[in-house]
Amino acid sequence: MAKGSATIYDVAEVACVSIATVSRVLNDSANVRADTRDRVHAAIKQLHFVPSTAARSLSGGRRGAIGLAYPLDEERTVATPSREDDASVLYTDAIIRGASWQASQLGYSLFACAVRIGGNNDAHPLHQLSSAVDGIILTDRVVNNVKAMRIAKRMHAVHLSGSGSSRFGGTIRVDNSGGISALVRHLADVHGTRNFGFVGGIPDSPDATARFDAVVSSVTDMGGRLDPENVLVGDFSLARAEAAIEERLRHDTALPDVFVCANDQMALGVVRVLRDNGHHVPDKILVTGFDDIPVAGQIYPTLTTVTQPSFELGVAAVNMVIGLLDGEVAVGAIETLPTTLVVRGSCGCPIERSPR
Amino acid sequence: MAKGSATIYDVAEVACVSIATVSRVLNDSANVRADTRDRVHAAIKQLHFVPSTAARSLSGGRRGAIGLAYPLDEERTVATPSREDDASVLYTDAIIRGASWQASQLGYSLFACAVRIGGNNDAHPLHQLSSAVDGIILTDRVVNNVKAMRIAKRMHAVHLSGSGSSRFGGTIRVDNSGGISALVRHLADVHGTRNFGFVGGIPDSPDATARFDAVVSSVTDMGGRLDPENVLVGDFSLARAEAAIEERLRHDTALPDVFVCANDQMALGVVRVLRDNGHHVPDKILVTGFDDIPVAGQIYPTLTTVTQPSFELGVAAVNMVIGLLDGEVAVGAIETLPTTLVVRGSCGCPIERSPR
DNA sequence: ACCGTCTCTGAAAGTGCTTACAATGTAAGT
DNA sequence: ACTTACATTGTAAGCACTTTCAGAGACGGT
Repeated sequence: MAKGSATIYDVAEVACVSIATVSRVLNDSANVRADTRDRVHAAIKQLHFVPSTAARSLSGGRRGAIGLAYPLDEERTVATPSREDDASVLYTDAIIRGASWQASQLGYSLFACAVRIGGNNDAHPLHQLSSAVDGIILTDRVVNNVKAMRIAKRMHAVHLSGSGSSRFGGTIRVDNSGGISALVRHLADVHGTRNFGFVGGIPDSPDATARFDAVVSSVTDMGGRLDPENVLVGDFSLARAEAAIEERLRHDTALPDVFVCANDQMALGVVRVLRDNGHHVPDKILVTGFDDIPVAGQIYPTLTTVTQPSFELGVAAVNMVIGLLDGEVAVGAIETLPTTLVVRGSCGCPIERSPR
Repeated sequence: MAKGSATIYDVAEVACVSIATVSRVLNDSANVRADTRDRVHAAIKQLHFVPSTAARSLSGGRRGAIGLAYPLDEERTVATPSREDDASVLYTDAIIRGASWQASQLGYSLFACAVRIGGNNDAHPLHQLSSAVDGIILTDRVVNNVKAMRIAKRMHAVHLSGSGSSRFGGTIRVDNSGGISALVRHLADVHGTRNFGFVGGIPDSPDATARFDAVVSSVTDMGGRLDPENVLVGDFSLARAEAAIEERLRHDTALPDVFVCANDQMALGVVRVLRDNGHHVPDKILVTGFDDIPVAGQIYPTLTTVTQPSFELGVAAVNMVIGLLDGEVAVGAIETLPTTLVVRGSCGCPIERSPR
């Protein structure tokens, strides 16, 4: 805390009780006589006493706060909705909002902290954060950080991650697989697609791998093809996806019926490059995205994609951390949030309403 | 912290020194022999030792973290860029990004915490936050919170606020006045405007009052009129602004030449209502906004407005808190960040490029 | 060889809180 | 009146660090 704020001793003195009793009142433990409690409360109010979180947490009590670590963008990135690349920023912000909101509902505070993840630096902020809170939420890419794992092992943590699970805490994930399989089924059933292509995301992102795996199994299940030459490697960025598809076009082997992309930004790039090369979407080839970023419904063709419940992800994560804390949720728990298929123009479905 | 992590005692034992020496190494104080330091560092690495922030802060050391409190939206608000009302959300997020980024650059962690502000609740999160950090940044509306002020009095704090200043810490503000006066001057010089109107924001927002004051003085300075009947009361929301302008239109007194609005959302509402009632913007009457939200350049008519450097606001705030901490910035310091006039169509200037 | 001066290191006293354990007071049972 | 059980309160020992103060070597000067 800071300068000369009142301590538990001051309160005890004013209320004419011992510090132990003040502490009991603070943690509203039972077994404090009503009038004593009142006296203590009066003293607390009079002195504007606020218990020191530091001291409280040192002595093993709860801090009443939970942390949320998300990756820090190295560049000075701000969510400018007009820029497609900002989608992930918006996504993270939405999770934070959800978590803050739910934490507040439950009487907890939520500290959101950006963590620089690449490389071997000491993950300093993660330590800071973890020692200031009762439990911690790690978003997708933070999960793969070694230091993060060490911390997760030591305290209640929930991972927001597309795949895998934690033996040390809980995991919340979105149903990447369900979304993808609904998408693949739609393509197959409605548009008769058999020959699939895929544009993947950063390999170290659990979401990226989960989506790839889902495409593989969905396509296999329905007896379709996913030829290796049509599996492109992206990094979730528009630019990288454009490069990948351009590279692919250089080989004049037949293109697949559809390119399923691991996110919307990449889908935008793929659509653009395909069209520039005479492959009109959706007339000649189909393209789908994932995430349903704001512009997805505003471009031509409108993008068929899958929505994630980002706000709810934050809410669920907070619920799980607190559940873990209270022992009501078992370690290793996994919760999957549903995704929703959003059918629009880029898969060949008729476009209902033109973008404004 | 958590379960059985290593303590300073463990390190001391492994390194065969006293805990005092370990502490010295940790805070890289001078006067530790090189080989001793190395031994301690080795032990630290070996044990994966991380000093407990709680203990460290209890005993008066720095926590290496700074806090940022922003208002919690009561509703489940997420920044959906398509919704104009989300602008303030985006704005806050941009500040947080800036602050996180700068904190990281300077080796600090930034904890962002949403605080429910209305009413008499105990501002619990603010206490949590303040005792977990070395200094704190309070955004606009949080500043007016009584509890927030109490905390600000007790620790290094910087206020992000349009007006006023803190006797207890630093203040960073954007140049509302400069932006407004550039705007008024433009209207007067280029468009010959003399008769002004104004649509204000929430009275308890320092930014809102600063903008109003600026309009009053700018208009007075250039010898224009600002009749009381043309000063409307809004609350920064589109809906409220529409109601206010509708109410105004019921009186059939002559409208002003322009309605300067305290933010963009309100300007959008005002434009809409005016047009629906046959007052075409900018042919019959002009309208201007403030903030330059994303859609401002995408609607018809494109909105003339003023940009705030939100990311830089976060950066500056962090710099100031740390300056305060290091004693390099004097208490009571004020820094003003520039705003920029963005001239577009709604003030009657020719629209260069049509919205996409 | 002796003294003064540094440099390095350790012992110990906080820092504000929680909690196990002990002590007191109170009410009920005999 | 005297236990006995129980509700309430106090005492004191941590919790993991920082920091002051003092002691112990080391080293050059005489």
